[in-house]
Amino acid sequence: MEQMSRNLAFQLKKIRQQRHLSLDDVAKATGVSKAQLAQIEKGEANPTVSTIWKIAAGMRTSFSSLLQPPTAHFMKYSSKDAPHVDEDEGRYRVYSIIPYNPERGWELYKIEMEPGAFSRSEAHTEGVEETVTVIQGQATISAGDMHEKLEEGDTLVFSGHQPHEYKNTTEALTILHLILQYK
Amino acid sequence: MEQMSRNLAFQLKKIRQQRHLSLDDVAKATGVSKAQLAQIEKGEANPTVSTIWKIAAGMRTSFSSLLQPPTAHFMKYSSKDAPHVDEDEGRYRVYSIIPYNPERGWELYKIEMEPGAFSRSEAHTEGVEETVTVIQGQATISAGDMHEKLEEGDTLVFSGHQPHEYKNTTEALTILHLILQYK
DNA sequence: GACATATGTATACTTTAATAAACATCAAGA
DNA sequence: TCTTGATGTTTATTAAAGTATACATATGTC
Repeated sequence: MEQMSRNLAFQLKKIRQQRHLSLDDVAKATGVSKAQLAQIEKGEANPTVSTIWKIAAGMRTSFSSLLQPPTAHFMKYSSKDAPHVDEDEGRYRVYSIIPYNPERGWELYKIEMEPGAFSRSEAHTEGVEETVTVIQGQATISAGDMHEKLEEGDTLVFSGHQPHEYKNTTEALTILHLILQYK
Repeated sequence: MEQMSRNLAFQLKKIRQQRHLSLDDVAKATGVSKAQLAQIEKGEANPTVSTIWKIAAGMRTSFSSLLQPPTAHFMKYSSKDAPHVDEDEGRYRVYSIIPYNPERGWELYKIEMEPGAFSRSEAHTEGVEETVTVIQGQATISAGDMHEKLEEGDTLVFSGHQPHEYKNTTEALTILHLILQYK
């Protein structure tokens, strides 16, 4: 969540500096206390919608532009501390590489399947799209009444609003990358 | 501000009902308490960004889509209780018809000018556009070194980042509509 | 009809967002 | 050098967001 506070911090500071305003000026224009504004600009606050609203109104800017992320990113996710879940008695392992983020709209998993490992998923909510890439080994994937056997380097895209299965029919470890895209 | 709470209320309820989830389900998926969710759906809450973030993440939707307004509006602003400010010893009166709203990005004023009334504005911040329409009477408007005499029904558009003047050079009351557009 | 389960509502409590006022810092200007 | 004023920071207090629990109301099911 602190992502959003950072955005707000960045955007507010930017506006304030562009217009050569002091914290007192902004406080007077928005009705938000100076102390709170300082906290917000430092990204150390968790403001309510009404506070953000007051800032947007006072600064004559839009609500959403205040929450816009700054242009550049440079963010590392280490697979070391990626949380994971096991299925099929530990032979099917799912690692969360990039967790879901409301700004991004998708999440990335790494899946390890021991020989013969198997996993079945019920239909997700409407509008979910799965993109599977075989990093290593081979996998057989079914969705609804469609089936496909994928080899290393293959990618399959299908909508997740139907029951689907992942299976490793080979004798070696298979590794997949799975992107779940929402809405 | 309650505009925003209404949006959130509407969108959350919509998502929850579309997916056939109970408040308990959403509470478990998002980590936000059931009581708070109920309040939010009724539009009686003023949540923090972290709460909205948790809802967005748990529901696998975007932050902004949760704050999107529903399609239809039907809202009356009465000119009776419009606040107003006087200039030029009360001969130049500004009525706020539609106050600024961060979702909309502009505001609407009605201006009444007695004969000979006059008003000068300093340059606003970059990116402000003024649209003046003469409802009744005549007005002379200057912006920077440009001048224009407007009659009933005329409209003038100019950027407000330069000093500008409004003047009623006639012997009758002049009424203007002024739209201030930001950014 | 009585029991069980699920769902939304109301209440008491804890945590924290937001305010107001005092404080520190610094740059003119006399 | 000593004010004075402007700006951002810290601190104490208040107001309210958020939680957890208990309560009310349905909707089956035996």
